[in-house]
Amino acid sequence: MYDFLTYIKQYISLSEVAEREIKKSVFIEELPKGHVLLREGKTCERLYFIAKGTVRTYHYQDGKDITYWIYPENTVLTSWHSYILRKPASEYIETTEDAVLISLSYNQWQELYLKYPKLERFGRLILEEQMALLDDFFKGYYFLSAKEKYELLTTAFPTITQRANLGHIASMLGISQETLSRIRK
Amino acid sequence: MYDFLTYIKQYISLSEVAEREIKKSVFIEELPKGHVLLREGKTCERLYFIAKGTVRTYHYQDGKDITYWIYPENTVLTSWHSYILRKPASEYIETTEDAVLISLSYNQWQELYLKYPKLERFGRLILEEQMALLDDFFKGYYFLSAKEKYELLTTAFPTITQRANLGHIASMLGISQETLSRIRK
DNA sequence: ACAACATTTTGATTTAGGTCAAAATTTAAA
DNA sequence: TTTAAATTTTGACCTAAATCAAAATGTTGT
Repeated sequence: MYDFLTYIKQYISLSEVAEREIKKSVFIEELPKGHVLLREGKTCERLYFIAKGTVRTYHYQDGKDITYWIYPENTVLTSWHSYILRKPASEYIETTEDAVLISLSYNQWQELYLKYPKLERFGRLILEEQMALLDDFFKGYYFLSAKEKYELLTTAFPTITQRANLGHIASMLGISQETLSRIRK
Repeated sequence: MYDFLTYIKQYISLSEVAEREIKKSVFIEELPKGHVLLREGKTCERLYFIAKGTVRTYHYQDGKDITYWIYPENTVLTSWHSYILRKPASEYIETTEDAVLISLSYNQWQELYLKYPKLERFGRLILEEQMALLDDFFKGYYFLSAKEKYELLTTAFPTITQRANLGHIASMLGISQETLSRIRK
C-alpha cells in the first residue's frame, strides 16, 4: 500500500484527503504464481500496481502462448487497449511469481479524476512514461538480429531477462525458444 | 487552426480564456513535401497537429532509412521519447506530402497545464488513445507473416497504405521493399 | 528422496523472406 | 515534350532463424 502511495508521490503531491480516499479505495491482493488476472474476452476493469513479484501479459496465436510483455515490481500495468477503450481484451494477464498487487478499478479512477483533478496529471505522467519507454524500445526493432534483440532487452530491462523464463522471453522478443537458448550459450 | 481546436474539443470542453490563449500561442506552418522538422540528436520541442498532409518519423540503421510510423491528417505527433524525457531524439521527422502543421512547444504546454488544469485531461486522453492503438497493433505482431503484417496495416490504417510509398511502408512493417512489392502483386 | 512435470539445450532439416542486381514503370522538373 | 530522377517490379540466389524431434537438465510436490 505504502509503495503505491510512494509511487504516486513521485509524480504529484497528494492532499491529505486524496491520500486518505486512495487508501480507502485501493484493493490489495496477495496472489500465488500463475494466477490469471484477466482472460481473453473479458474487459479489463483495473489498473494494477505491482508491489511484489512479476506479471506477464500474453495471448494465444495459432495455439501458441505468446508473451506480450513482462512487468517487474514497482510498475503499473493493465491491458491498455481494453482498459482505455472499455472493450474485451485479446490478452491474458497472469502472475509469473508470487505477487502482491494493488489496484483501483476504471470507475474508481474516473471518480478520483473528477474529485481530485490533480490526479489527471498523474494519469498523464504515467502514460507519458510508458509511451517514452515503448517508443524508444521498438524503434527499428524489427531490423535487429535475434541476438541484438536479446541484447537490447538485457540492456533496457535487465530485470526481465534475469527473472523471466526462456520461453516467455523468447516469444516476447519474437524469436523461437531454441534460437534464444543458442544465443545465450 | 480551427481544426486543432475542434480536435481538442473532442476530448474536453474549453473555456473562452483557454481557447483564446491557445489560439494566440499556436504556431501554424505550411510546409512543402520533404521538409525535415526534427533531426537525430536534437531534442524535440514541439507537439504537432497535422491539419493537412502526412508526416513520417524515421531513423537510419546501418545506413538504411527505416520508417518508424506514418501519420495522416487530424492526428498529433511528436518524438515521444525525446519530447517527454527532454532528450536528444534518435529519429527524424519529415513531411511526406505538402502539409500544414499546428504546434505548441513543450514549455507552452507545461504553462498551459498549470494555468488550465483541465488541459491535463486532454494530455492524458490523447496519450491513452495513442497507447490503445499501439498496444493493439503490436500485439503478436512479430509472429505474423509478411503478408499478414501488410493486411493488418491495411485494415487498421488504410490511409497509410493508400498514401505512403512502398519503401516507407515496407520498412515501417519491418519487411523488405521487394517482399512488399510481391505481396501487393 | 523420488516421481512427475516443466524448462532448457542440442542436433538435423527446412523455409520465408532477405540481398543483390537490373529492368520497367512512374513522377517531376527543365 | 524530353530528360532526369525516383519508385516499383522482377529474377536468381542465399542466409538467419524457424521447425521438428529428442535428450538433458531443473523444479515441485509428496
